[in-house]
Amino acid sequence: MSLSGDARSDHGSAASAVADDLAQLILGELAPGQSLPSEADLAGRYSVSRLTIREAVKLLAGRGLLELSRGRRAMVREPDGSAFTDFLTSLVRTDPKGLFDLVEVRLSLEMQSATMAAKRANRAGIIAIENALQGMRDSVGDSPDFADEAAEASFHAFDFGFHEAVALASGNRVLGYLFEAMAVPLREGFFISQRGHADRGHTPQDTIAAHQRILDCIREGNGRAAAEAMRIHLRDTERDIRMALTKMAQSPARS
Amino acid sequence: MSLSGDARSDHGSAASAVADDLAQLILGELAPGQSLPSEADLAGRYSVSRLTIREAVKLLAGRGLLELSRGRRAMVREPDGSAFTDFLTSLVRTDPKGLFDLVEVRLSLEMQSATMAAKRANRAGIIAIENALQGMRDSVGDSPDFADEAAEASFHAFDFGFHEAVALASGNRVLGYLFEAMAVPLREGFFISQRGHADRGHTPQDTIAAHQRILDCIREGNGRAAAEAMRIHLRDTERDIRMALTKMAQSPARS
DNA sequence: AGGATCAAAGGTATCAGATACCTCGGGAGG
DNA sequence: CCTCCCGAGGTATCTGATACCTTTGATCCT
Repeated sequence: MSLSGDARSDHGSAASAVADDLAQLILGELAPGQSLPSEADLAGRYSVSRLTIREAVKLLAGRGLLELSRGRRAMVREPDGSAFTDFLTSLVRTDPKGLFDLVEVRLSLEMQSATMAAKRANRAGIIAIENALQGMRDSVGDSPDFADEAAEASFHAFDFGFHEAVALASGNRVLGYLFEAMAVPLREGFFISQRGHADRGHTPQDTIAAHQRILDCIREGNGRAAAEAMRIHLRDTERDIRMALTKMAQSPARS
Repeated sequence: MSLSGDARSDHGSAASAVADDLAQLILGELAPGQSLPSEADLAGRYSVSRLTIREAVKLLAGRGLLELSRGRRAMVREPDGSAFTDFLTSLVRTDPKGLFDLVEVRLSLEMQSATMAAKRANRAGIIAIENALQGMRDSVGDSPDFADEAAEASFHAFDFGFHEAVALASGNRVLGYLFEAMAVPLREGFFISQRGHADRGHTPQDTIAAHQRILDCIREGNGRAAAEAMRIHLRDTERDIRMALTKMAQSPARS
């Protein structure tokens, strides 16, 4: 068990100590939107130079706890999913298996999102999902091919937006933010998968139909079916990624 | 869709720009364990003062990408789950519903862990789980009550270790690190739940039995049963948390 | 009076130079 | 061959100063 509790302190340096102390204050007492005392003020309180305070503040900004802007005091920021992105990005880029680990977890979380969205989505949530789906339709039209690259990019953006809308409609903030954290790393996976997709003869209409099924189940409030529809859809995606990667391993076309 | 892609840049300050650039370098080319050039060197390359470099480095250290230690160069660090902890902590503390959102996601992830552990756990993974369970047994003995506070703390630590071991045995690094990220915030929940637990007449032996069932299913390789055993166990926990919170709302005993 | 303009105050961002202290490797001494 | 010590390289922090941004309130014009 290597769970070090709370101490993120690198090595007991003054800056780290101040940062830890401020983190407690921020997480415990300050609400997002409030601002910290001025650097000079803090320097006085902790009996260190302004420089040390600045470094502590930068440390916290890196953790996503503070938002800095020139000429104004540091503002407490509501942490969000982006904090986890670095880890996932690093994982996907360094560990060959990493992408599949991520996809596996994503499957689980998106099924959960679908289930909860079916149970709890309100009118606005449903509409957001519908809009995303409509956006996918508008991007591609009736043709099995994309008109141009812009249309294809738009299609993917709406596809992504669909999944995001489902996560948000679940009403579970952790799900929403986890999804956000996975966004960038998954985009790399998405990009790869789309190539495999085309190879297997899937059309954008197939993808749209899969999303439509998910939406229908959510609208009906059938959580179990929604999860299943999501599972089928994502399993397809996963298989495509696998195929694309295998193919890439055979004929490496590195940039 | 507010997914800003990659730009974490606060406001185009020099330090942020350097940090972003270094982040690309770290995530793209440097392996964990390697070290950055010296501050003076970097200051030269980017044509900024050493201070600016220091602030950029602190920013990255806050993101968990670098490990700093006095007298040595900054070392590239493998990001881990701790990056997500701040968000969850903030959520649990500020949003009354946050804890339940977290518990809900945790249920999903731990069921996934159990499933995967049943399918893929190797010998070492199983042993780690067994050890945690044995630790729970040793902490409490045959009595329905704990000998002292230390015994109780030890019991909880092993309980926690059990779940961690299952997550690790899943072989999915994302699951492992997500679990790690949830550790501290969940501990708060754990703490609360334990009070409800006692109220409902659950004994430590009940808890041990629940864990034993999970372990058995994993050992048998029965993923579905393992997930179900995990679900039952965690649902109990969740219910206890709910009860404890309701009770607390009625007679607030704040410190 | 009401609104636009501008200057000062308060802040942050960055620079330069200097000191304290830590780490590591190599060489002197045993 | 091992140990101890020292110097080189590095980071941590301090002081003092400058540049530039934001906010605000006083001033001035209409």
